[in-house]
Amino acid sequence: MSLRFALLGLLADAPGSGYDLSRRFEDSLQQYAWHAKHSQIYPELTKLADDGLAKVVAEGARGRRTYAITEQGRADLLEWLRTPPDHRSVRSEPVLRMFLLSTMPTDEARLLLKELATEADRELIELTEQVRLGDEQSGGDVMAFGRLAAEYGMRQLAVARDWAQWAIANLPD
Amino acid sequence: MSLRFALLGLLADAPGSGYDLSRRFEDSLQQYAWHAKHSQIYPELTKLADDGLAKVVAEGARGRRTYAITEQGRADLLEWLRTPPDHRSVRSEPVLRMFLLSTMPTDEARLLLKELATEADRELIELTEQVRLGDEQSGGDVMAFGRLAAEYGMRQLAVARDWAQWAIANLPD
DNA sequence: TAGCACATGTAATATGTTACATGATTGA
DNA sequence: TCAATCATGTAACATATTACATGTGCTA
Repeated sequence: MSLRFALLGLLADAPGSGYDLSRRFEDSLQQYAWHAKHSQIYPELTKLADDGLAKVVAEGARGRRTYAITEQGRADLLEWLRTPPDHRSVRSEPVLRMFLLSTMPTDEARLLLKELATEADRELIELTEQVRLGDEQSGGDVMAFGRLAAEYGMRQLAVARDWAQWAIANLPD
Repeated sequence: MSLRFALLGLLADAPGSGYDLSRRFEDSLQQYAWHAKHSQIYPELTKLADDGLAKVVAEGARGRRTYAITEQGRADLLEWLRTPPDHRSVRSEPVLRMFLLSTMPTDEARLLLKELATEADRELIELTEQVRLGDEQSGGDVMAFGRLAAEYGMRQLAVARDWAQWAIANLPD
């Protein structure tokens, strides 16, 4: 069901076509929260419309159909957010790789950790700049879509970098 | 393929039956990295054995079969860890929910953020104690299975808590 | 006028979940 | 002897990926 609510969430922020949502998925949710290909997004939008949670509000060139969230869609999304999940559904290949680092020879683990630290730092710098630009536009509103998540992303990247450096420093010789 | 390598990783640490691995999955990988039910684990173990990456090393009461990783299994696992992933495969419902917080009324978001902060703090205390106990037993070896990941988990929990508190403090009135 | 980004879909396959199904051993 | 935990599996269904398939509009 998460894909459904991810899409409703994006539509709650602004209407968009399958193509738009596919792009917005990549730009916002992809890195830390959820991902989906267009081949999953298009059928799900059709279902959303069938269920009355979204509707086509415009048709444009090249068969483009812009969807908007309906009142019912907003209600369902809110309801879902209000209901505490009974389990923690997480699948993260990067974190799985971190876990399995201890099955590697120490030297190789150290190498991977170094790459990880460098990469996290690079991404942190990039995201920080993006956030700065966004804050300028929104006047620093933390309830702007994606702003809370971006803050979380920055803090996560800092953790990834610092953790990797800690690990390198504490590896046996 | 991640499930396969998650299982190989657990087996690289110690042999175990499907039942064992199911438990070890819950105890270690579940929270931050990966999860799988027994209905997925048993068939995958059979495939692992068919492919020569694991083998049955003991049979016990109640049809219990203990699997161990083979040389080929270790080689495949190492090979996988060495190959940098070309995409970031992450699916996290908790983070998705954080993302969608900005589609809620501020008051409700504030409430959820408070619960989140409290829960993260509670879990952090619990995990910290577990890590302390583990360190006592292992003599503080960071390459002990799960130790790097536990450190990452602690830091992540601290981030979740601090981020939620930051969000609460910066929410518009 | 060629190449790129836009734009949508389906089919085959792989992965993951829920429900069904069965039975043994252990400890209170 | 009863309940919990141990122990393994399959079937039906849901979700997600990869490959196939088609065509438009813009701009250099």
